[in-house]
Amino acid sequence: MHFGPGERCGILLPIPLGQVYDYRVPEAMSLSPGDFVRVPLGPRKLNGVVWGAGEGQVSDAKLKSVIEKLPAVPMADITRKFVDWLAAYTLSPPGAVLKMAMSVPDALEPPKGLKAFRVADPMPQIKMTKPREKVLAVLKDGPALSASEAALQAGCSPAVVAGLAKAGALVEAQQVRKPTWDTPDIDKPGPKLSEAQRAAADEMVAKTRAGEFSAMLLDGVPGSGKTEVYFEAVAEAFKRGKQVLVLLPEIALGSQWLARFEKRFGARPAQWHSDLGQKDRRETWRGVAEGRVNVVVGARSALFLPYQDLGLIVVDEEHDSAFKQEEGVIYNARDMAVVRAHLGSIPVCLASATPSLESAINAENGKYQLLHLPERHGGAVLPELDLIDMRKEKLPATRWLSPSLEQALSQTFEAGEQAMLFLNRRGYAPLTLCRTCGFRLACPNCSAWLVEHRVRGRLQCHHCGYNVPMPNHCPECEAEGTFAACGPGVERLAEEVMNTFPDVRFAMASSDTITGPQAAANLIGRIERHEVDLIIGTQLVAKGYHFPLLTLVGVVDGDLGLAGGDLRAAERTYQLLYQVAGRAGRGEKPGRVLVQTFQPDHAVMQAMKSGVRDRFVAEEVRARQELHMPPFGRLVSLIVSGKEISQVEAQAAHLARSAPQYDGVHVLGPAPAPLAMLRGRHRHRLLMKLESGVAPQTIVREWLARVTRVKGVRIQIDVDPQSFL
DNA sequence: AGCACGCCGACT
DNA sequence: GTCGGCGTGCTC
Repeated sequence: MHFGPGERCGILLPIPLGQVYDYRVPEAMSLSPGDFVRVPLGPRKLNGVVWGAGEGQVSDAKLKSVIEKLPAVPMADITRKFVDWLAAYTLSPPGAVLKMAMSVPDALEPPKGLKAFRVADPMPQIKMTKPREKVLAVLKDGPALSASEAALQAGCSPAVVAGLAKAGALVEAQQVRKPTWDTPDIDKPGPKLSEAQRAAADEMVAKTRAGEFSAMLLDGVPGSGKTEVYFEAVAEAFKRGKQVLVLLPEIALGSQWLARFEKRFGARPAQWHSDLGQKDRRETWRGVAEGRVNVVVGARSALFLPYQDLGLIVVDEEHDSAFKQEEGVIYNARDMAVVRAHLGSIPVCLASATPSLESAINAENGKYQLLHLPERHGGAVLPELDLIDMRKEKLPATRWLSPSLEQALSQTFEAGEQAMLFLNRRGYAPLTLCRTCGFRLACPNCSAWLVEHRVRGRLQCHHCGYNVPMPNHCPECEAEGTFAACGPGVERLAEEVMNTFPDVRFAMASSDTITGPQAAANLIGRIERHEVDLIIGTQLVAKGYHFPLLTLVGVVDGDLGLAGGDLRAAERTYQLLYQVAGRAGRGEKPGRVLVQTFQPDHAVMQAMKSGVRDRFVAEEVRARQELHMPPFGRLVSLIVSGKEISQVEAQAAHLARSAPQYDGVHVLGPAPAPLAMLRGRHRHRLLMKLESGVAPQTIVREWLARVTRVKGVRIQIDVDPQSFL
């Protein structure tokens, strides 16, 4: 399909417009779908993508012309199909999805680069001096450098470089930035794999070679060597000249993963995450578009990079809820990875030690191929796990470590080994109240308590940015010094540890202390060098780490997360506890896990204790089936939010009144959303339940089209929400 | 998403 | 009397 001068073509712009806009192709320009173009929109100029033929709904008089065709590799057909598919599925404007696929605004500008110099060829005859010789030597076989950089390396002043340039001995060149990734060595032999690993790897390699859609679930206990298995498929994709995408839930925590990759392939992969600087972003985006990047490891947004020839997708820790994007375009990157693989006719591998129920069921009914790794690699055994019944411990109200856990800790320290205490709560205390009047310090913008962060001397809301210095008197009754901290956070746990074990070297790991990849790498380094004996952390420490000296894991509050009655709470708690437990005993020494719980009889605790997952999973599956909950039915959640609660209620009522009435479709609510107020906006929620086989998109679209809209109120649609409440 | 147009309070 | 607050609406 081509569009010549005078013709109309449809252009999608990376703004939430919802439809393609028509533009005229100017003289001497030929456009094809996928071309990046610059167009006028109102008073501004925007980059967009040629999406297809013009729709012709707009009059010729209103039609504007394309300004220019940008010198970039066109967006691949599959990427455009993916954008359209995802927009239709999530009921988002296509332009909003395109925005994610054009996330680097200046990637389409011609590379500017700094003014750099290289040696002219041929070199004119010039007067030679010592400094001049040095500069020429530096630039002779090195990359083109800026004047100041060349001068620095040659140990002279920039004036010398300028002089050489004036004399014609140096010419201007594009400064080539050294990419932050390397080309993997495809001939590097892989490690020796166990029999089970080999079988799984062979299967994945065969699927990668076949180059057609297939979905695999790589289910292996922590430490069973899942990474090494999928690396074999990655190697196969490289051999076939294909690009590879590996999605990780928290790239900030990927330094150990990167080290493993580097060991296997002798190269650093390209990375994609929110901490990336502007320059790296642009370079990587372009590198992917131009096919110079072989492999990307990244967070969920890496799905939208402009791959030219993707040959394999791996979603590691596929059960992780961080794959779910909860704002803007709401999608689950794990599910969208499967869609992307399908559109590209390539294999996708979901890997986890605790597969999500959805994936487990898909494997069971044959939609996904199950690859199972039942044992730890290299002879390491799974840790022994004990439950500590906190009902019997009768601890004082300001202590959280039971005597049994304390004893286990001290034994571990005496043996010169490392321990980890897991408490999924940031800060010092999750709730502060006034002992005199009972007033509880709450966020003014959200329905949530303020969390005391004693290190910073502040009260913080964990849902919005709100934070204030710790007040010295009660805002309600004005009493001074009457605040009582209720419950523990990691900071408070650290305090107890300091009192009990004054000589122990510990490190805290929460999103307050680990603020980026650098901080994470520092901490990991300290643990690996045995500069700390104890790690006190939130769920940040649960993921994928391998610390050979770590032999004891203590879960301080195993029940946290079970409250609330959400059907998914048990599954999530199980996954989290299992992942944390998997940190213990990964080296030669066996590990031990102690879980403090007030509900030792709960199915989650029993499954943890017995080490038998199947019965727990079967029970969860049965419960979901009975209630027609996903994946045995579908859910769509509509969040109605606004500043005025009356308007929000009115809008929610309108929605309920015009709710679709079909067989197999039920609308529940409205009710206040799980977070009834967030960032100063009141939130109500409606939940649409659909029986298996009914597609929700058309129903929801028609529903929204006929509902009266209240101004100042936003309706957010979440297809396949995480929360079932 | 921007950016303009448009209708009501504190300033030169 | 103007400058400017951000509420609604359009952009091919």
